[in-house]
Amino acid sequence: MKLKKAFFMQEDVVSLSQQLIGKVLVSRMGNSCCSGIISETEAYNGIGDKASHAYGGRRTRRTEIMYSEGGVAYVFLCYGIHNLFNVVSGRKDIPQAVLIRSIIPLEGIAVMEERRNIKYNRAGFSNGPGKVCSALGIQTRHSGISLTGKEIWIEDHQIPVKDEDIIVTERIGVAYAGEDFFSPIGLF
DNA sequence: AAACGGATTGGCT
DNA sequence: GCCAATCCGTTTC
Repeated sequence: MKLKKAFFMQEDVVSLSQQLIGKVLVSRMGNSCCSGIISETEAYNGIGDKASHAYGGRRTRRTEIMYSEGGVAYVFLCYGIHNLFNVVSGRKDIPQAVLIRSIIPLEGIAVMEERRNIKYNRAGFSNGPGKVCSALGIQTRHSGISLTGKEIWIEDHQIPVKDEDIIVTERIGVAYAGEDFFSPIGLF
């Protein structure tokens, strides 16, 4: 079942990032439908989060989308090369988002292999935020689109994930931000 | 106006 | 393990 807007409007973005573990991220681009189980996420929590592009209340054309009401995509280019996909959550004008850091491929593996230009191997195929976007065909032009629409959405496949199976770690790639926030890693 | 660094990855040593 | 790739926002001249 497809997650509805109310799910994305939850105000506790850390809790939301945990709930997203085990959900299924789907992209339909043209004729290709690809999906994967979300296995790693990272929460970006409002203007007080030093790691967030919206830290201190910054608003630019790029980050403006983070201030939207929950349920849209925030996609930006990192290091000039990699697209990174975030789920915008919470209320309007409160910049919260969850970065999808890793997925376990489910459907459309042949298409994802083509996009990634490598063969599917369990180890390193889609275990990074840039790789996730590459595999699913997500680009910056998708920033701002609805996550309850026809190109990108998230489904609940009732995959059981216990709290004790979720590992909480320090921020990844943003050591300067301190350890207030976290990224849960699912065990699959 | 120009330089610098970042929520990363893949290829080469 | 190190380094290049190379866009966007911030800092500095």
